[in-house]
Amino acid sequence: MMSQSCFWNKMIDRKAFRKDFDVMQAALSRRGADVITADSSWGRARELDEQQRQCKAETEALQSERNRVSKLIGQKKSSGEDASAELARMGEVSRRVKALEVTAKEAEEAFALAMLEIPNVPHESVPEGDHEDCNVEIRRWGEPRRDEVPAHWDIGERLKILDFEAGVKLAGSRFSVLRGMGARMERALMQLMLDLHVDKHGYEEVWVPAIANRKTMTGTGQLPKFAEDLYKLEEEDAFLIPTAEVPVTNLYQDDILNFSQLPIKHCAYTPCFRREAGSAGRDVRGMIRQHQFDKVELVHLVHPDQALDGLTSLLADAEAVLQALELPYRVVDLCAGDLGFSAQKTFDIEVWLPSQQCYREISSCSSFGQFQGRRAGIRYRDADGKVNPVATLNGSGLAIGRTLVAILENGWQQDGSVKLPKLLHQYVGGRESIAPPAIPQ
RNA sequence: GGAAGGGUGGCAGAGCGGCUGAAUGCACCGGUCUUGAAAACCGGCGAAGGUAAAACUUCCGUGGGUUCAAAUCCCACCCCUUCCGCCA
Repeated sequence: MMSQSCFWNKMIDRKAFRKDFDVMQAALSRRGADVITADSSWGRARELDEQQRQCKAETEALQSERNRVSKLIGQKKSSGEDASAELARMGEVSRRVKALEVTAKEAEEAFALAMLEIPNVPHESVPEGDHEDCNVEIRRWGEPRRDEVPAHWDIGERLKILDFEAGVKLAGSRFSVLRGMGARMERALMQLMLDLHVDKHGYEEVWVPAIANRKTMTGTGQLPKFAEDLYKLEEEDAFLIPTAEVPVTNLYQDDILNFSQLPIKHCAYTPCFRREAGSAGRDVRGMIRQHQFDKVELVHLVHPDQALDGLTSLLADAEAVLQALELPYRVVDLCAGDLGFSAQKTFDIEVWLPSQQCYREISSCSSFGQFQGRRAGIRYRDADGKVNPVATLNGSGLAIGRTLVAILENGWQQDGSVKLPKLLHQYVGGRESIAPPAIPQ
């Protein structure tokens, strides 16, 4: 099922792992002290690397002998000579090779597994810090409203466009149902965002499966470490995707692209599924944190030298959506301790939610450096013929449910209606606002 | 789901159990020729590990087996194609 190619893919360049161990360890430790302890994957990897190499060297020496003598036997036999001495010896060698091969493979797999569980090395520009409070605000856009605004669940329920009880009845907590203009806005936002990225920002739209197999999930870093966050299919070795990043990036898994094809820019709409295993009690009300939500995702494959420039442009593309929707937001540079497993650097975009009088995450734009390229076998051939892992980037552009929430709260009027951003009008049949139902409940 | 056929390098496509990491064609890179381009001709050209560079090892859908030796034989699984059934 999972091919061997998965096992030579590791988080970092293996040579760098051996040569620059201390430097990398120092960089990794910025994520948190527990990342580099002796019994961490990082700590174990060094030892396993050594074991694995010794074991392999031994195996290869024997394999080499086997290959050589086997050829000799072939030659002797075809010219009618006696080869019984070689045959006897090879019988012995062959048994030893077989035994050693098993150990070598085990050693290799243990090492590869450890490597797959080591997070990406933070970029040097990432702010110091072990907590989200250490994130650095980069800029703000728009004027946040400071008046008192009801929570989106109240606004939405009064307008009869959000139905949380129905979601619970059908599927369970953290599911919801959209009705009427609620459902229509969800659909409209999806289309508005895709149009913007395709027509104005130069993305190629793709449509992809919402289910991904184990290898694909491993390529982008969701597995092996975060299985508990995923919905697993019972009958197959496959999972519901937590983000379009997974299928879209893996579109190119095991490929060798030509450098002239880069950068590749894709946008995609997909539903996203997350078990939210670790977030019990957080955002239990409303649509902020759902097990299923819609998202338009942006993905770049770029030359490694272009990773940070690419991130800047991807971030701008995501911000453009908020600006088009007239929603106040700020951009935050995540500190080392708040970085996701695969990320090398991340900017979060946080939209203003008047009911909470604070900014909440609506997009997360990350550079993964060559981390995913290495894992997923996505490489490019440079002008000089050398093959290297590509750098990958992605970001939400945007999470649609949270966008809907932001529109409801930021557009809320004293009379209970919601004023819609101008650009959205044409996507909802020319409507400019959502009014409460005429019949009182 | 049933039946049959098939999975080989970027693509196409050979391959007798040993001399095949793999013919050939296309594509690609370098050169000759040309004012330039095309054509023609000559040369090079898979990936991963390993090395200062070599040597060397591994990889012909995946996993296991037979054998001194497997792309080549056997078994299981996956995928694709065609036909049938079912179905948005």
